[in-house]
Amino acid sequence: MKVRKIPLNLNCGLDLIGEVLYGKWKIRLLWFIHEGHKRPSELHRKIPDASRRVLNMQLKELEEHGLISKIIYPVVPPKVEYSLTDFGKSLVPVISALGNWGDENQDRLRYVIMQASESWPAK
Amino acid sequence: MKVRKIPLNLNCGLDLIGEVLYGKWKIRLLWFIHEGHKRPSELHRKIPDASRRVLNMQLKELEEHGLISKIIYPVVPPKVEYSLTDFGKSLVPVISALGNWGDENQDRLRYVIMQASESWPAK
DNA sequence: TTGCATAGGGATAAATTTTTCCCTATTGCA
DNA sequence: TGCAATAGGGAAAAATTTATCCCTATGCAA
Repeated sequence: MKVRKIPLNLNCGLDLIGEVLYGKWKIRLLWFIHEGHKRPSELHRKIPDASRRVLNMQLKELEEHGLISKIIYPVVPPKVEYSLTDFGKSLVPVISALGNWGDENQDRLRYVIMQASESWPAK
Repeated sequence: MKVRKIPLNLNCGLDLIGEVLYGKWKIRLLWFIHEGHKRPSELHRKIPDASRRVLNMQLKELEEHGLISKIIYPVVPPKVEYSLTDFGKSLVPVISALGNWGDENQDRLRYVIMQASESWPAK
């Protein structure tokens, strides 16, 4: 059972958005859903480095937080589609801002990230 | 020694920005430094829920990633001041966008976060 | 002399997140 | 029959992050 021993910080807007976006794959899930990749298997193919399990868990949290909605089609084999709620859509410009900054500074970011990880002694 | 067993994902802008901003207190550190709280002790007072230790570690990473710079004054008691580099300053509008969305949706966010945590069974 | 403020790091413990492995079920295809 | 695709969850291990505790050092004030 998931019980939090360290209380959440919910003081300001940054804390609050952190709470719903903090998760290794959440922002990318939102982005790919925004781009029209709706089915879990599609999302998994777009994000092959994540385990199926954690994608399911993060999708569930995004749904509980009202950012995405889920439609289950009663067919076999199962078919599920996610889409952004209006609330989730209101986040799209914010995610764009993040992604654009990352794209614009991509060379520099790659460099500093590599540089920093060299100081992690090997083995 | 910090050795990563799961490789980083550095495919797109979102991955890259995630790598430098992912850390429980990093965004808030950047924000408070941007607001002029420069000394480690001030930052710790602004973020009392974080341990001193982890603030130091995250400040160090922000510095290694070139987002902040550090000046050590050779005085006793020690004095250290952080400030945003130009690279870090270029992130300010992005962090604003995050914080503003959080502020604008603060009531709703508080509600959904509480709602979701109720489904974590007690005990 | 004791205590506080300053800054920071090592070692270890705890908490949290993510991965891995294995299971359910059904239809269609070779 | 055996395997793939579909969606998803339990249990446990592994990885990672964060917290806790204790230590260094100096000058100032009560």
